[in-house]
Amino acid sequence: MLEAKLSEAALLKRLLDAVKELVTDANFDCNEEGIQLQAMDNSHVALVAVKLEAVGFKRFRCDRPIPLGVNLTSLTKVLKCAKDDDICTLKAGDDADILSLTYEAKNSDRIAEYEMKLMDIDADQLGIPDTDYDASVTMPSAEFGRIVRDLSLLGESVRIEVSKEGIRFVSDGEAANGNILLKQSADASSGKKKKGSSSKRRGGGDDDDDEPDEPEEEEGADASDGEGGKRKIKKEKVKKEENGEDVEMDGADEDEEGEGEFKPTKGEDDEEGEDEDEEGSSKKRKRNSGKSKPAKKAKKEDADDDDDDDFDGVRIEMNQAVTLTFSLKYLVNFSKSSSLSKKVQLMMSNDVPLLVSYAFNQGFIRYYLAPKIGDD
Amino acid sequence: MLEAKLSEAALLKRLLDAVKELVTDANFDCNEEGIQLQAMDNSHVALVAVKLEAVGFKRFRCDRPIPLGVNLTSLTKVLKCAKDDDICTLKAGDDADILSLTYEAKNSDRIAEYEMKLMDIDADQLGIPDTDYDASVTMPSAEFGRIVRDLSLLGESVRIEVSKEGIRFVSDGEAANGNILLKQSADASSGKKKKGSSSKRRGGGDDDDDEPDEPEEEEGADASDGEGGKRKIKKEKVKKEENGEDVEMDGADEDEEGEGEFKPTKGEDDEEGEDEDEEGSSKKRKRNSGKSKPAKKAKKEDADDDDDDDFDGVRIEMNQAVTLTFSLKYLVNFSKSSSLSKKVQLMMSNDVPLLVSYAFNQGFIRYYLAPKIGDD
DNA sequence: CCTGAGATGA
DNA sequence: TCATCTCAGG
Repeated sequence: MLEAKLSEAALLKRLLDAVKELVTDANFDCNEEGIQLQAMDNSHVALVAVKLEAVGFKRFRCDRPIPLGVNLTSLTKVLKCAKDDDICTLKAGDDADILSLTYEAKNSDRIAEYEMKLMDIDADQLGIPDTDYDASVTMPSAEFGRIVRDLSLLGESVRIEVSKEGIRFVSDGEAANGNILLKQSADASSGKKKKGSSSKRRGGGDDDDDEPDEPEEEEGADASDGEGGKRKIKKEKVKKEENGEDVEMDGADEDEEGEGEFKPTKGEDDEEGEDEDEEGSSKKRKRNSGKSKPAKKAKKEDADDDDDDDFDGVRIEMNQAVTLTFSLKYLVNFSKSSSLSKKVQLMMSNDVPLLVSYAFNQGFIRYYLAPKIGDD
Repeated sequence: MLEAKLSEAALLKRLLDAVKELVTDANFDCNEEGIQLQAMDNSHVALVAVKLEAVGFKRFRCDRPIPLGVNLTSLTKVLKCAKDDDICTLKAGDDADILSLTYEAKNSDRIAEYEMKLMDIDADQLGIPDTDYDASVTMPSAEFGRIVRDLSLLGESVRIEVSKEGIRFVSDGEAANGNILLKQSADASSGKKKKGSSSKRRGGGDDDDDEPDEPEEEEGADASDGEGGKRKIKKEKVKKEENGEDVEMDGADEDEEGEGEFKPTKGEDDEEGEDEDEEGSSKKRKRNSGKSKPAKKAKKEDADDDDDDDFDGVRIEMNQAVTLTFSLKYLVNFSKSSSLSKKVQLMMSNDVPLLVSYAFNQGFIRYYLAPKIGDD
């Protein structure tokens, strides 16, 4: 039995906007931690991972883990029936054959209820290997979107070069070549670039959601994933959840690129598994106090960004220069998630999939994209 | 070696918006005076002439005349990659095989550089014959755009009738007929409506005739082009550059219309008698105007209009009534240049191509459109 | 509140 | 590929 009440239907709508282009059907894995979705696109070049923290819901209850097999096209249609500021409640029984969505106007004078059929989706519960990235770039999401859209006019792919100088996007097209350099903002360092040990992100561990609704965010729960995406760059290590079998992402054009893909963390099925390691303790969300600051001190309804850091420049943290080439088509699609956060974080290492991460109050959406091997 | 720095990329973007629909490839002729483009559309019904004065650039250097053969579709794509307020620098070597465009954010934290291949375009450097028009109408460009867009919903062509009463746009369509009358604004005359015998257009030799009517706007050359578009209506003379061989514009539908192309109006100057006086003097501002005054008292960045005259009504100056019919498709396209100037000037003589002129701080864009002969 | 751009559907 | 509708920005 799942029951999750979201204060803004807009959040779901925005999440789906980008995901539905990538995958047509996916499991929404619900458990006491919240709702997660992981799926690879049909060509196995890109992977998307979404997490909605239990604590971010106005109300959240999930008696036991349930995968909800959803056709994203249908869900998109149903979500179109919601107004952006409707309070949206998701409900599903333990048999998970029907997902009920209730939209309630803020003023309660309107209640709409939709039910959609669920399906069984073979759970390729992909584990996403932990990766320590060589370079992390945080920049305004609108700017990232603008750049990839611009370059997509000229060519098929973009070479992204991260160096101390800044981040450069280069595209060679038939008619014209283009290259855009974003210099690291002067005061970027001021932000919070704590690298270091902390950089590894821990899985979910969060709360026992007793008081889910109320965010006593203090505790790590939310903090863990929530912030995973943003503030602490992972100088040294970045880890993703490692449950799931290994993901094998094909190379953009060739598969040999394979090695680049996420290396494995075994242990699939338990999606919660992620936190086992350092996070194991996570449950005791307390520890992290590091960011005791409550989940972003209360969610801002506009969902722009999650983090308290409102620096809007370009911040680069890197161990070494990285240059990789990616398909612009995918990046343009990822950038549709810009409405979820004012900032986006790009994490790169040579021969490893790019991680494009948008963090928002209640969770995150992350995209992984295998590099093109030819580097052309 | 060309190097031209424009303070607002928006200017180029707007110029291209309209031109690219008319022509796919064109030479940007660069010389010490600035950058000019002249091209006829594929059907030879319309001609477009653009001039960007050297003085209007933030920086301009052109060692020797170079024609840059540009594919406008490619250039449009590249320009889409610029933000409107980017500082845009054009560069080309003497071999003119590559055009480099650099976009620099006002805050300099972003630098984008694009290079596009140039091509050799057989220079049909068209000379545009000088014409003295029988009627000149200056009106808000937004209004003109609105009218032609509206009428294009009803029919294919519009009959434009200019008389003392005002200017009337008439369209007969299958489903409906429409006609819009714009009366001359009450105080329009205040502007400058000089008429005069001078109204006859003359072919090339213009300028020196200072005495003829008033308008010896100094020698035709510069004056004509630079400010020709706006303030002084060309009752008497409008001169365009007369280099190049003469343009031969085909009739809109038939070619026999050929003679219709810029030929002179025989000077029926009857009605003008009224005000030539005041204007005569106006012309006097002679030569200085050419470009002595820095592009219109310093460029206003918003590029709305160029002239010092901020009268926003309809002003008509004419020697005789004129009625001509034009293809709305072209006029609608021309009106895309409305963003370049708050005003547009229409110049007409019977059986001669219509001149639609938008003047802005740094230059102008002019369109010539052959009338439909049937007058239907 | 209006205008322009982007996305979606025919 | 073009036109219509929706969303975002000024």
